Amino acid sequence: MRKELDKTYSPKDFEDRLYKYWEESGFFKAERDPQKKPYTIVMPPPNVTGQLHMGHALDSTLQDILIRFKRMEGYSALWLPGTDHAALATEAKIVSAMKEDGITKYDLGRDGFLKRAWEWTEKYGGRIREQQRKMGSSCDWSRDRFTMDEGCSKAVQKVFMDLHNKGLIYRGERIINWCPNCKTSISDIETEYEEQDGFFWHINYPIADGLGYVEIATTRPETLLGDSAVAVNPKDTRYTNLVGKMLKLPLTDREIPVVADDYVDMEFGTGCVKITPAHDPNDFEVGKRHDLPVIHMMNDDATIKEGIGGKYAGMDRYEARKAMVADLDAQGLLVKVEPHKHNVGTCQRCGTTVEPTASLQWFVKMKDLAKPAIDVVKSGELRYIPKRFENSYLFWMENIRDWCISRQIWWGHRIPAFYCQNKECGHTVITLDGIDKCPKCGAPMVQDEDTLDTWFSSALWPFSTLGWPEKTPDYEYFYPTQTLVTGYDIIPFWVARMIFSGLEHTGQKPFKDVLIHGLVRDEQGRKMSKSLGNGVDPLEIIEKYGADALRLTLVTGNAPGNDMRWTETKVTNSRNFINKLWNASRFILMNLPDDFEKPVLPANLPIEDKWALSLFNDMIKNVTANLEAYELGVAVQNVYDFTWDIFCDWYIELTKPRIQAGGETALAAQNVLVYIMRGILKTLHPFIPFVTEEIWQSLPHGEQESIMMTNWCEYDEKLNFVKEKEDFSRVIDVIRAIRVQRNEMNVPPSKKVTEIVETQFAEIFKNAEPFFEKLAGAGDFAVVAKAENTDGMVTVVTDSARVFIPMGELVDKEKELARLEKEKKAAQKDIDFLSGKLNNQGFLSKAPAQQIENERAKLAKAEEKMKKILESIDSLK
RNA sequence: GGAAGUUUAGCUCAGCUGGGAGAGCAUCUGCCUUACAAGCAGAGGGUCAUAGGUUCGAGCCCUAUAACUUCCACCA
Repeated sequence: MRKELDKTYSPKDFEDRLYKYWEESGFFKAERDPQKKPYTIVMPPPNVTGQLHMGHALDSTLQDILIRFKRMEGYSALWLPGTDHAALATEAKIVSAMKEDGITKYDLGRDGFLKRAWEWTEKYGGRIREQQRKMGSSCDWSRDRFTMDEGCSKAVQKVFMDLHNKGLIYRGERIINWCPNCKTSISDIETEYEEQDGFFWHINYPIADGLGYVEIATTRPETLLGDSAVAVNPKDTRYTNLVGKMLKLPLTDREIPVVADDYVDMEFGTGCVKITPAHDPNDFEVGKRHDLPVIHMMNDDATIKEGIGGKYAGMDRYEARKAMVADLDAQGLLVKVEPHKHNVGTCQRCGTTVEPTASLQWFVKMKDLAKPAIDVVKSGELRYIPKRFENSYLFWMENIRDWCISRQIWWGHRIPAFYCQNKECGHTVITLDGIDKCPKCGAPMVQDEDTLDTWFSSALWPFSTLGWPEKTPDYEYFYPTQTLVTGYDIIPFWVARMIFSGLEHTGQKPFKDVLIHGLVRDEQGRKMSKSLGNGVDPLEIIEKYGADALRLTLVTGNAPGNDMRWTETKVTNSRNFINKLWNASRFILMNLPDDFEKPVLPANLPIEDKWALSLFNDMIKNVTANLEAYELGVAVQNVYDFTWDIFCDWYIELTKPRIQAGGETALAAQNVLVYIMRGILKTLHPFIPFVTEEIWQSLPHGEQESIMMTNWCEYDEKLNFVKEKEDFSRVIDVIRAIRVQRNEMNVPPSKKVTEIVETQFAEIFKNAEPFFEKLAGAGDFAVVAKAENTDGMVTVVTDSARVFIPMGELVDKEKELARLEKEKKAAQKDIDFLSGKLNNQGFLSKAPAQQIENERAKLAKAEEKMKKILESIDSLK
């Protein structure tokens, strides 16, 4: 006995149950099957303590569609899930939670803090995995990874070692972006610039050995305390005589030289620039060229340093700025203050204005690493979908700067560098095994306090998760991966770094295709964000409409790389479609004989079956091609249109009279219904896995128990019935035309009328009588070669037929004539257009033959229709 | 300053290598027709941002312009 479908579609009743069934059956687990080709996607790891948001939902949906599709196509499909330790984000969360208890991380110390961090990770780490399950994600949980698990950590250490041995990692003093709130360096791309209203303070620096001043302009007057020179352009004749002289640095007792450097733009400001090597990247370079001292004038928290700052010591940078400007003004050294808009770097994580600071950090030398990563994209071996993202990727890679990888936080992979504590010796050892004593001088060694940038470990994700650096069977079989799916916002952070890392460490590109998607925005097109509070929770949507509706919404009408707006009506629309599918299935099931085992197409199928099967077959072809081309939105539209417009609105309706009639024609219809429904379910399964599985288990399909383990439908040339497709579309055209006419004349659907079809396709229309009765409201129905006595009848014209409908007093001869004249005009327009084209020598000589053939066929139809219209007009006159 | 994207029906968006403009929602008309009112049958609605160009033919290719969006760089 078959399981019955509930009367109403209620996803809550089965989604969780089916996920459990799949998972427990081991269907997500990818086997290393030498008979199969591997297809691998590594999931972009969400933050381990994060929660599922719409971005994840979109990301997961796209990946799951590809994985389920490929699995059904016969690949050994591995979708490898995992989470990221998200160093800075997680540490910040933990620190702020601790703050509520009144403790700082320094109270706990490094070990105590890490213990707490691991507890935190264990407590919240499972959450996002459960949420992924709610989405229906068919990832292989047995291979679940974490960027800080043993294997990934090993890979990180190994990579650090290797890069260091190759001379690609170095430690040096550079200007980095310092976040005074997070108290760590951050990389260039973690710095976001925002335009702020500020001021230009013009300040006079007195010349030491004489009268007069040098006027400089600055947006950060407090950095004056760190000045080691004033620079002018060597070509600037205004200042030639000043170069080499000393200036009195205001508010201090220091003197600084005037130096000449090309960096100074003569046109800008006064042409004199204060040089603060410790707090500005350009000044740092100038300082190096002129061997200027690097004077740090700020502490970690952006307060002014003791010893340097004099009376300003201990003040916050902005407080000090205020005080110093006031003092300069009092001393008559402040020339003027101009309002000035400028871009200020802020910390991506906390929004604090970053302080550029010279600091001793670890860097990855990028130039040599970038080269092969550029080539692999330029040569087309690795492609972005859509292609336009290659531009920004290449631009970024070609202008890449060294990557600052050390972070002054504790949660992360600690840098395996050990420093000799004997200042005279100062030996550095990079080792994975730890070391106590300096091999050179025997003094104690201490490990670097810093950890690595989170992205340093995520850069290895496609191979570290598969066992690298060991040559594990998984690594051998599943690497390199095929497709990476992610948002355009992390191309520089992550995708780029995976590409050069893969090439450098494994000698292979980590994936073949990068499918880029956009952002899910709110109804007004704004980014969904916590601060705006405009985020939509995917879990709430699942609760309300089901995961299938959510998934369908996220993939429908969405082109690769484009942002989409979220509206709830889109979800109801998706839900409505699923409901349609549900009800179509119910219809089929309730009309099947109890002993129906599986669909078998009979040898002699009626025309409408061949018509439907042909269109179904076309649909399969299109969907498959679109999925292969990553046009997931177009693909799902293909199934949607076929399912609703062709299958439900036409084919199911066409089978109703046959099913009622019973016998052989009913049996054929039942087989075709199940056959096509089986294909629709399979085709839709990657998009809406739950409902397709639920229906599948009720349908007598004759295949595997679970739809996710069945074979994908293939285009079948035997089902391409060209003639029947064409012929039956004539019937449909005529039925449509009758409906239009009835609607215009306000004839209620329940009213049956006589329909006399005059046609040159008698054979086709004779067999269609039941359809006219059911779908076009025909009471009496006749097919004739030549209609007679048509007075008082309304005429409906298509290129295949004239249909006469006696409407008695409802028929107004004048109106009828006017209507037909209008149709004549429309038909004439068609004919003019088409014949114009076909009389165009250029078109005839240059257009493809198939195109010309199509236009000829269209013209023939248009002319046939015109002939019929004219006949009707004549008989009315 | 550099680059990219967008501009198509009232709204949100599709439109594959150029061959007579599509969907959903909204609007209007008529329907509880034995799978579905979360539905059915219809209708109206577009100089495809603007101006040129290439082509037998342009929403699609090229050039310029405008508006909006985003990314990158950042001059003290």
